[in-house]
Amino acid sequence: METFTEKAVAIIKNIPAGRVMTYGQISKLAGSPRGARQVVRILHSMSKKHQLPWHRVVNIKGEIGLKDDEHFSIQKLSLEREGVEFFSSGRIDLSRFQFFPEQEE
DNA sequence: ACCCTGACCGCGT
DNA sequence: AACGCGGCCAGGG
Repeated sequence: METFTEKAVAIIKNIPAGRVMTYGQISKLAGSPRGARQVVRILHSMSKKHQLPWHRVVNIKGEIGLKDDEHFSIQKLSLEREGVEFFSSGRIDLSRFQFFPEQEE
C-alpha cells in the first residue's frame, strides 16, 4: 500500500468482526488526521467494487451516520449479529467495541 | 481534464 | 448546547 486510499482500504478490511472503527481514526492511521471525509468517499466508491466491511465504520460518537433508513438497519443488524451492542439511543459503546490496529487485539 | 460531492472531525463563535 | 467552517482526498459525471 502506498496511497492514502490504499492504506485506508487496507485498514478497513483489517477490522475484525464484532469491532468498529471511526472515520477519523481510520483517516489518521492512513496518514491524514483530518481526512475523515475521504474515508466516507472510500466507503461509497470502494465498497461497491471491493468488498469492504463498511458496516464496521461509524462516526466518533459511536453512531451510524447513514440517513437512509434501510441501509441504517442493514448496518445495525450486521453489527448486532457480530455481537456489537447498542444503547437504546442507537449508539455503540466505543470503549468496548472500538478496534485499535496497534493493539492487534 | 475540471468540478462537484461526500456516511466526518474538531475547533471557534 | 447548537451551528458554521475549514481541512483533507479522489471517484465519477
